[in-house]
Amino acid sequence: MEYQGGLMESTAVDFATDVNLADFSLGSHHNESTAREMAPAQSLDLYDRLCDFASFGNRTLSFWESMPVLNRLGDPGKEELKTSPLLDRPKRKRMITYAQRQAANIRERKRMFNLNEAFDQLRKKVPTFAYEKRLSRIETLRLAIVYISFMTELLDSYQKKDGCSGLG
DNA sequence: TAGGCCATCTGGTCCT
DNA sequence: AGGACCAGATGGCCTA
Repeated sequence: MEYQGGLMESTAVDFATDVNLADFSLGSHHNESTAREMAPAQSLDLYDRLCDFASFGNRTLSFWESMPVLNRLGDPGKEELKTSPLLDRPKRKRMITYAQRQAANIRERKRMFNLNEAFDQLRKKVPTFAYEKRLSRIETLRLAIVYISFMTELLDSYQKKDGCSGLG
């Protein structure tokens, strides 16, 4: 569990701090030039990175190999798992009936349905782009990360500029 | 046709 | 014991 948590945390940090995504153009309800005018200078770098959404998928193999988080999942990591005390424990063999397996399948389908509903809600919250096809799940997550970073930085810069201490 | 994305099934693990 | 969660495997669909 501790290992898993660390992995997720560092992966999120990598996504949030080193995002360079694929080409896209802003959609109809997000006018690019207007958004640029609205964005303070400090935000333009992040804005450009948002507008650069896509070369993320074009990372070279050496880039991925350079990521320490992923390297931990390589062969040495597997060896660690193989020899971990956790896996040395005798495996519990759970006998399961056909009906139970079917019920589990239905629950899993429902779980994935809920997950996809959440993805759909997230798709509606992030800016839409002139894609012919809808965002995939991974694209949605990556774009949401960049979008949140952009909006956070935008808010910070406005607060600094106006000298206000907060909204509340 | 290869590669990406997704749905589904499945077995293992964790948690209540 | 059983549900939730997760990851691997597999097959279908779509696009370049």
